[in-house]
Amino acid sequence: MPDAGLSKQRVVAEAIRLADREGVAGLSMRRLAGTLGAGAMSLYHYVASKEELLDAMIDAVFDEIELPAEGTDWQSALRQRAVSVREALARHPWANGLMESRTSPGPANLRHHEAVTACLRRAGFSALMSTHANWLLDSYVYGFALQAAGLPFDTAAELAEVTEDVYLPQLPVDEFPYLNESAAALIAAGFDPAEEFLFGLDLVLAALEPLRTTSA
Amino acid sequence: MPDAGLSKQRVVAEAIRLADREGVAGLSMRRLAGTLGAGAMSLYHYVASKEELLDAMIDAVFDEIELPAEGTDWQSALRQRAVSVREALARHPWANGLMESRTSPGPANLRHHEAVTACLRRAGFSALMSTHANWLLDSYVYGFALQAAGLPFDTAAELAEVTEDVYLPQLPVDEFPYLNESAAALIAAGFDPAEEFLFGLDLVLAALEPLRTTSA
DNA sequence: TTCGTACACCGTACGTCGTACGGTGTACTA
DNA sequence: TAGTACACCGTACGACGTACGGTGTACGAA
Repeated sequence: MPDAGLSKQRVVAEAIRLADREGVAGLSMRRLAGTLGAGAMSLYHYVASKEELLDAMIDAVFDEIELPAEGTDWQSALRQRAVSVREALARHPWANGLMESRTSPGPANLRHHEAVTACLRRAGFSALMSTHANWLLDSYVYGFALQAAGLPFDTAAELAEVTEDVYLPQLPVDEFPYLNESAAALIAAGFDPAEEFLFGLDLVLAALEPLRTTSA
Repeated sequence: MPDAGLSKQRVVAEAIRLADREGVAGLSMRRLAGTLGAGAMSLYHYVASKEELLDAMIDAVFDEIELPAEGTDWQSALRQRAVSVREALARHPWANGLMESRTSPGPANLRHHEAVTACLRRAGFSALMSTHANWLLDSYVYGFALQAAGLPFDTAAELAEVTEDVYLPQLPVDEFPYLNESAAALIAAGFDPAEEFLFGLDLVLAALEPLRTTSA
């Protein structure tokens, strides 16, 4: 319970820790103040409102993400960045759900968009094609994280357990033959979110390759 | 203000209308009951809790989505379904944010997964590859909808206005040269979410094509 | 006709939320 | 020593989800 002076940084950092531990629903100004050893209203000297706090939390998450490296080829650079985004969203599952409501991007977010766009342009994508590629890549990354956040298991062992105990009983074989087959295949093969992520990511990156206009 | 008898259907339908109009944050049991001409506690005869109501709302949204057609080739069928999902999520932007917290899929959701998996299997994808394809496609669709939900504009004209009045003033040209270029290109080309969606979708579908094992 | 029961509905109350408002103490400058 | 600025907080208000214990009407059985 450290209480050596508050600051916006400390407030935001503790809010993220709290949200990681208890989910966004468990993040209240009173509870947050409690873990900081302060009164609820003290927080309002550092954030104008809870909305602003949430914005700051999101941007802090963006700040954890690696920017695409400048020296390497575009695919490696963007692949590394996408992996880094996924890891950050896996660490902070609540961040995904917040993105829908939060409309104005923070500075770290902007920095990232700029860096990714720069990478694409330098790789020879046109300005318009860079926009398309950006949408495609971000859609995949955020969508994957969103789906992964909804999964009630983290390891392959838990997957097998949950599938057998919860899912399969709800899936009569005659009504859902394919889902049953899928579930079996999935358990047999094991399932690692990080690996699953790479499958789609590499496929998308490869599909973008021919769209570069090498002339530019 | 029709009040000819409540029912779970009516409660859920009105909840969706309310959420569409005011966002999830504006959906409270009291307000919902109000628009139904009922007392707040009456709703609890049809839903066990607000959580259950939200689950039911999500599943009702899934019920609006077209299943993949069985007669046509797999790409057309899944393309049409993906478009239908995007449209549904554009009609109900709140649905996306809810998916993170909602862990157990409803019946309509299951029906969709089964139908899509069936389509992939019949097209010659292996059971494991179908799972990969499912993750990839759903990630793209949900992620796209999530990004689109965060946009503060709906038409190309609004885009131009918002960009010039809000975004560009925050983006000094020397710090964000590429974002400025992108913004200009985007305004010049116009922007239609439905079109942008098709770009990535068709690219992903094409990239999946060679992964079919024609023998199966 | 009367009664018992079931059902649909709701009034009130509790604890929690975000936060407006108006403090209070300490630190520092003049 | 007085004045001012800052960091912090106690209290209160309206709204939230919902537990609890009603109340009225409909209807089958006697």
